[in-house]
Amino acid sequence: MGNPKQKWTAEEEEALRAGVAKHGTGKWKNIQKDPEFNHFLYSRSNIDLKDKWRNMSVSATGQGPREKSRSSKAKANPDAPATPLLNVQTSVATTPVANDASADVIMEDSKCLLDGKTASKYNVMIYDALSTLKDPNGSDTTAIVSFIEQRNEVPQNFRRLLSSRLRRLVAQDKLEKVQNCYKIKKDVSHGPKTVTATPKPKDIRPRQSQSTASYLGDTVEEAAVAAAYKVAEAENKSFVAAEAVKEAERVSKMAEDADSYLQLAKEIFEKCSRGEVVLMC
DNA sequence: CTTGGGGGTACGT
DNA sequence: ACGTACCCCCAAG
Repeated sequence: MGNPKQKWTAEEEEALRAGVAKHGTGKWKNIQKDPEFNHFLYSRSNIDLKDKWRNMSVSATGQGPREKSRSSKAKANPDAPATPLLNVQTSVATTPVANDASADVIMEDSKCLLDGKTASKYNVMIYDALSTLKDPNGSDTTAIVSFIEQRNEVPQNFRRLLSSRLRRLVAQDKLEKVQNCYKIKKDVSHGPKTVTATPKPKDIRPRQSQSTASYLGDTVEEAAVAAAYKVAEAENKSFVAAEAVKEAERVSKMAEDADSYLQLAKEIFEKCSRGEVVLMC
């Protein structure tokens, strides 16, 4: 209880970032032991590294966190955090409305599987609240809390729990935050410049493909549009599925299909980036 | 033993 | 009062 609370310095952050680039995410012990980084990280445990990376990922993913005081080193794009690996896929399978835990299964497929208990339960409540309130400007925390309180039994500190969870959902691209209001993100921007999907479940270095898509051919455009259309279609269907929450498994399958299309589009995109000719049937 | 996720608390605005 | 950053605890691999 009596912890001075040691703020992370820019050097430490840089060392951590470099360490992740070298060893990959998850190898916190290796990074901490590495003589090069140990110089900066000797006072941090591997757990600290993990926690810090989590925070950095959240800040990086949530585009436009209201933070300005958090060190001036705010790089334009500190790479895709490895935890939410699939968040790059133009918010593919973002389910627009309430549909229980399956929403998590869809989004967290790769390796960040939740316990499926507490967290998903809260997620369900949140989705339920947002989809019911249907506020075009989004609902603020208070509104969400009151809504959930009316329909569920919540602990005393629920507001804080909810706050954390909302932040996490925003970071995972599931929710959108405007001002202090949250709303379900269903805006499928099929802009070709965000097509940076990471195929491997565990990659060593986060790739940083810039928006090289500016000079893309029509083929890729079409592929992207087709994929986006498929995604939109899947979304629409998940809306219907939401009315019968029990049938969430179907939604999951459709999301997989949409993901396949995204993968296809990505392959084509990469081929085009290398100058190869891609024929479309 | 290491990692990942949940949760608590101090801090800043 | 609210949101954020740091830290601790516990479960799973």
